[in-house]
Amino acid sequence: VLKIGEFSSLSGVSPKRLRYYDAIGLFHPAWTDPATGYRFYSPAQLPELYRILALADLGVGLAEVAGLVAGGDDLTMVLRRRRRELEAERTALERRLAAIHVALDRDEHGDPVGIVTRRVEAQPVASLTAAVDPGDHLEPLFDEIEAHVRDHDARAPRPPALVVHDRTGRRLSIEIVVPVTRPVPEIGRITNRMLDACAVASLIHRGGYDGLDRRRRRLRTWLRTTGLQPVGPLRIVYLQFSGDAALRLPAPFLAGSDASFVTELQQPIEAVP
Amino acid sequence: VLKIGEFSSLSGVSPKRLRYYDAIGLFHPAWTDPATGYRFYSPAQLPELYRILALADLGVGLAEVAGLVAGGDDLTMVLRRRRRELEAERTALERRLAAIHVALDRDEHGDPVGIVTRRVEAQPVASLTAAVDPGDHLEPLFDEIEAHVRDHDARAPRPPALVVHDRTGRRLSIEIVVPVTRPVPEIGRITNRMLDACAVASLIHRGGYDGLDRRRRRLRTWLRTTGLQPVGPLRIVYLQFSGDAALRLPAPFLAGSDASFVTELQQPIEAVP
DNA sequence: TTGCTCCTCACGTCACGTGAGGTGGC
DNA sequence: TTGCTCCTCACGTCACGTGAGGTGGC
Repeated sequence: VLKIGEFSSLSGVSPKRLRYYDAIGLFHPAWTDPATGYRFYSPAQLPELYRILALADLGVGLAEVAGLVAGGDDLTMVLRRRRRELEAERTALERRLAAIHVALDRDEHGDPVGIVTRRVEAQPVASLTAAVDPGDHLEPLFDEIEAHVRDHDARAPRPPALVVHDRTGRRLSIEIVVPVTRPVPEIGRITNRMLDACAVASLIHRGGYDGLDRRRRRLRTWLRTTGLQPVGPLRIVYLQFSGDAALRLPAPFLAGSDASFVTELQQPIEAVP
Repeated sequence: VLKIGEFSSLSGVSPKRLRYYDAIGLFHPAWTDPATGYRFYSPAQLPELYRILALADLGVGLAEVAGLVAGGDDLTMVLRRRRRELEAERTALERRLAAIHVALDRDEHGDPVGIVTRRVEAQPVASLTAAVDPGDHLEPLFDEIEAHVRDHDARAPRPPALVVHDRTGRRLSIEIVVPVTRPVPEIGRITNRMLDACAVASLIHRGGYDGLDRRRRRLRTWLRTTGLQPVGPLRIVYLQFSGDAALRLPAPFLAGSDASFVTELQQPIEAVP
């Protein structure tokens, strides 16, 4: 007995929304004039409408709301699920706020934003493990394993990486990993293994390697602020680097000078995305 | 020098997403083969891509990200705005969680969900103010003002309401408001006024008036839990009620028996939506 | 008759994901 | 040659809001 406009201002729901709810079968007028198509509503329908609105306000999807008002679904279960979803959203939201906090802080120091979480895939690699002193040159180790992989024609066109294992006393246990298309013979310190898939927080560094330590500290700060837990050794991925031409390294990853080096720090974390 | 699939697994960004970023002009391949349409990327592009991803992860819109990477916009300002938006989202999210908490609690008591926040419009009314004792019958007061409005042919087809003003000692200061199309002569306790537009928390009650007190308490609990502040006197709106036919009340709001009465409790609150 | 309200399409939103149907490169 | 990858449309998502163009009722 009320036209759509009257019922709209009575209920605070726009006519468009009322028509939409009618169209999807969620909430129909008390009567529709078949001649004109005019919709007529009664104030007695308000309890039903408000129940729908209350659920929609909680962010329950309209399809689910329909299931509830039809009486088939269990309200308690739907609300519990919705609560879990909202709690997950809250966690993500807090993380974003923390990340913005760090970014604003860094931004004022002139540093650009650039830390990202993502998944990395598993990949087969040849691996060379060694204990080194801080400051040691790692180039001979890279050359050793790259030459071995080259000699067995197994180089996969992916970037090499350094995995920083534990620190034993003053010495560092490190591992150089080189992507391969198939296993290579295991001789000396060289073995084959699978580099696991995992979620990582990733920061990209451009330029020479002297800046890397600062970036590592930055990544640690970021993890602490966003509350993400590290779960494995840091991986340093060489995306643009230089090496002896005789090693026949995959061309896409070679750069001319220090200034154009690109290095990615990947800190494995508990799964996020 | 990397095909889209290789660059995709290197960066963790899906090929679809890379093509999309290319299409909207946000991030282009280093080179596109005009003959085949194949896209080719370089690892040297990763810093740029990660900057984009980091901003997108914060929920910054891609149009805005484009403005930032182009260098035109100010990162600090964008991040500050984004923080404000996220803080608003957090407030809304906490409110929803609180509302779910109440709903689950009530649900287990067998009560359905149904509290909603919305805006109500301003409307001209005739108003009758009186001080009453709790338990007094208000019907004579309704009849008095409805008869006056009827006599001056000014009744608007909207529901009447009771505004519950302060409690002075044991007595209640109440106001009966009747929607009008134009002012009526002011005699005795009857005046004309505008009922203000405001945001309200609204609960709908179905059935006789004995259940109303419980609903009022429920509404108060809900407000406390969700952290919304009341800012004015409660309005009790009579959506389905009964009255003497001689009053010529607007038909859509009349109901037969107590069981089909519908009453809305509107508690004005600080603006939300 | 003039406004005002109502009606039904059709399109846009946001950042992609999901096929469909077809081609290029080893 | 066979797979595998790449390509370009076209459509779906979610809950409506925003017009466009036209009609009904006082």
